[in-house]
Amino acid sequence: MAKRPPTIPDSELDVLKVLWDRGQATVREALETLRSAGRQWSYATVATLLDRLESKGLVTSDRRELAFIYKPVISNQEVRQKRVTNLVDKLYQGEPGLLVLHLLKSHPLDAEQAREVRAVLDQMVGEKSRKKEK
Amino acid sequence: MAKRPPTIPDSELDVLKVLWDRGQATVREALETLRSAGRQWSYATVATLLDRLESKGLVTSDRRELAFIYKPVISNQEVRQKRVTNLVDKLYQGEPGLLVLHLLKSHPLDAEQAREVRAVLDQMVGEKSRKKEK
DNA sequence: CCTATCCTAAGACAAATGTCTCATAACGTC
DNA sequence: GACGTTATGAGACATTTGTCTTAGGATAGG
Repeated sequence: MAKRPPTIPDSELDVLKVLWDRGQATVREALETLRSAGRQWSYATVATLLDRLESKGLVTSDRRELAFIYKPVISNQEVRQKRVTNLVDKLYQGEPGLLVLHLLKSHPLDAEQAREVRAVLDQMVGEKSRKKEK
Repeated sequence: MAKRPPTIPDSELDVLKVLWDRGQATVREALETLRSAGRQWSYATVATLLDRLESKGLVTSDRRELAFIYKPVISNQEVRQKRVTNLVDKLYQGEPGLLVLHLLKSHPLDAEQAREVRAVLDQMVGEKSRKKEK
């Protein structure tokens, strides 16, 4: 029985996001933030989630005075990376292009972002045609 | 206690994909397909997954002769849509542009796809500046 | 009719997820 | 030094996910 690799469930992700936003937080601080963001959790729930994140090695805790202070170990970027890759693999036959196309069609960008995207595209093609002249 | 809305776990998604690919399948057919795709499941596992998909209303079954024939009710498109929206909301502040940018940087497209993307972009901007002249 | 097959039904069972309750330790204040 | 506040620890408990076992019905050949 292969043990399942650790995942980040939605609830834990919400907590993790708080840590990303503030850099670090105690259980109570995280709770406050989550409360004002609409999450109706009890103190214990947040504590449990932080605990689980820690056992997965995604955050560290450091006891300062009264309470534990939690900090993220994994970055927003890393999580994004994993999720996106997973999505592309599972639903877009590993073809990131399909996802990009889909995104553009179903979630239109504003002009500013369109410009940025174009810029990145240009650069990409440029590199390719210049065959890494460096 | 608000009952959680039904989700589609990974294992069920794999089965659903088989239905999308072949249009329909019996348990055994799905099993075969999954086997050749590397999944080492028992017959019962596949049966359970199809059963769960059915109770979630995502597939229907229709008894023909010997076995049940399962067909997808939800489309690939719908699932993609949900997943993408969720991803954008959860990890990209609801900004699809951020995800597009990220995708282009981390998963480069080939020239062909780059062209397509550019076309879609052009059309998007075009519509905007022309103010739906139609 | 008997047996080998294939099918479904029913449910088992461990791990993960979503949430919480309660006991208990430490702190600050009168 | 007893009291209320806040923190942690331990674990409860229902649901979902991942996967399988086993019993029993229908079917196909001999």
